[in-house]
Amino acid sequence: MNTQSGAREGADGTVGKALQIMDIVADAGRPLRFSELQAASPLPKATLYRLVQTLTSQGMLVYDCDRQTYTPGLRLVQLAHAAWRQSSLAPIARPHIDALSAEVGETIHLAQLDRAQVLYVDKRNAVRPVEMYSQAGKVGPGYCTGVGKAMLAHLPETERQAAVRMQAFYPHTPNTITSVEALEAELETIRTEGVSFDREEHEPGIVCIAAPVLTPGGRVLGALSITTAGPAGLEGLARHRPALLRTAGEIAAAAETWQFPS
Amino acid sequence: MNTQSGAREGADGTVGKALQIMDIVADAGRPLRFSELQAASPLPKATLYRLVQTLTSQGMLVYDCDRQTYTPGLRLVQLAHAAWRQSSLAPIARPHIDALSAEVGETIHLAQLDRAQVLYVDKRNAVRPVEMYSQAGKVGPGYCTGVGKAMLAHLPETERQAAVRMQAFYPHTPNTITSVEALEAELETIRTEGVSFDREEHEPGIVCIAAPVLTPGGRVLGALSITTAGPAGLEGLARHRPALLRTAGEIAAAAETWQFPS
DNA sequence: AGGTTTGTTCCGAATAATGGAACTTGATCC
DNA sequence: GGATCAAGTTCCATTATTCGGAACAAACCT
Repeated sequence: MNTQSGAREGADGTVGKALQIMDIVADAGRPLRFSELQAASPLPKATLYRLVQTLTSQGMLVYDCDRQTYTPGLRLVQLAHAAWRQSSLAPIARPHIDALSAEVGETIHLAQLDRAQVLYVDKRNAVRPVEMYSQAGKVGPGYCTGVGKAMLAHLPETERQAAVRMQAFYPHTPNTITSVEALEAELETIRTEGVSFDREEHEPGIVCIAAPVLTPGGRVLGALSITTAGPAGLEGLARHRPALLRTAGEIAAAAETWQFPS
Repeated sequence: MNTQSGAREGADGTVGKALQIMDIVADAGRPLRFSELQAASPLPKATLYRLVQTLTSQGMLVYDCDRQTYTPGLRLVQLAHAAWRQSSLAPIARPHIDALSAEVGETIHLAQLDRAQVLYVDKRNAVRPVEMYSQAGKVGPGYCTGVGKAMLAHLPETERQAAVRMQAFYPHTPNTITSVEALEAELETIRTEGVSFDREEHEPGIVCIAAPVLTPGGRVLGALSITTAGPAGLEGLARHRPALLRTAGEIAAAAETWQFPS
């Protein structure tokens, strides 16, 4: 049961439909029977059936013939490894995040924007480092997280408006921003301040400070956040502001330098 | 009827072609220009172009318009998160692997079979880590790794033969098995022994002991290995055999019990 | 048994993918 | 500057693929 149906644009062609099926299976979070899949998909039975067969033979879905259920296939894990390595900031940012983690001793998130949603691509726990896909790969809302707001704030005008309009504005807590106007005002503030705060807007008791990772040209690459618990934590986090901004700058610089050999 | 993953068949339909493109981009390991993609793909220019556009608009590829290059998209990371959580052994096996790791203090891998190849789905580093290739999400060869041979050995007859025939048999080291016959003989041995060894067959200086994770019915779920460095390490590893087999059994039991709520 | 739900196959119709060729764009080189 | 060449993009008639209603098979109740 998840989330705002989101703006998956008019699925183009067969490939779009196939990916739509993948989304359904992934969102379900459990093995799905064919009938359940059919209920969740607008596609007619026969069409869905053929598509699912194709995906299965391609290793994108796995079919458990005992239970007659479908789950996402391992081929995805393989592809995603490449995606994570290449087009996420995570590998570049890793050393800098490690350093920041050691310095502040709090939980750190690195996120990027994926179609108006926050996609966490790396995480460092206060206690011990985290294994790859257990946390990375999770998506979150853009309008009520520190990283989300930091990235939205620095998007170009038109993109930002489109992204803002796509937000769900579900009131997770009493502090959640629930209107386009309020969010735009907050984003304005964030642009002048340089950092954003999550003041228990997503989860009660959880606060964070976040900063965008920007190219010299001002393009948003991602965002970085330091999280802690308790409303009293905010002042403590403000203290980390210089370190956070410095690290975000370092990551931006590293990303800029980063060139693949040809 | 049979839905078990076959080979990388002649791409069925548009979806197959699209995924083939994804593979190319992922395998490249760096941003690709359109012309490079075209060179690596059998598809005609116009067809490829449309397909790539579709994939980009679907978030499966990311287009960097400054550099005119394509990289795998973040949507993959999101989908893979679901795949890893649901259809890999990793989440189920985690506590058992942690325990084994603490007990033996060496590098541990958990792998599954994906179209005759080894897919590493989890990894625990040794206290003093041995530097080597492999990470969660990475693929490796089946015929010259401990986990690969352990899984191949316990595949049903026909599937095993098909999988064995698909191996590359590239001689990574002087110890690499390089023929179907030799591999089949080794697999036979492994079936009677219950565990398999990698005697520097893949990387010089790296050895491991591996055991399959099997259902009570004998179906292969995955494999588990303990790795160490140096040819002298083999005897040391043999000492861990009971712990390895016990852990593999525990994981199998946990997987069997594991039922999704309905 | 009979009724009901779920999974699989068929096949004519129609849509969506195809790919050769023509057309931009923007470098590079007389 | 103008010619040359390659990379990237668009066009469009053809054809192969996909579509999906409906029939079929199989399991699953009571």
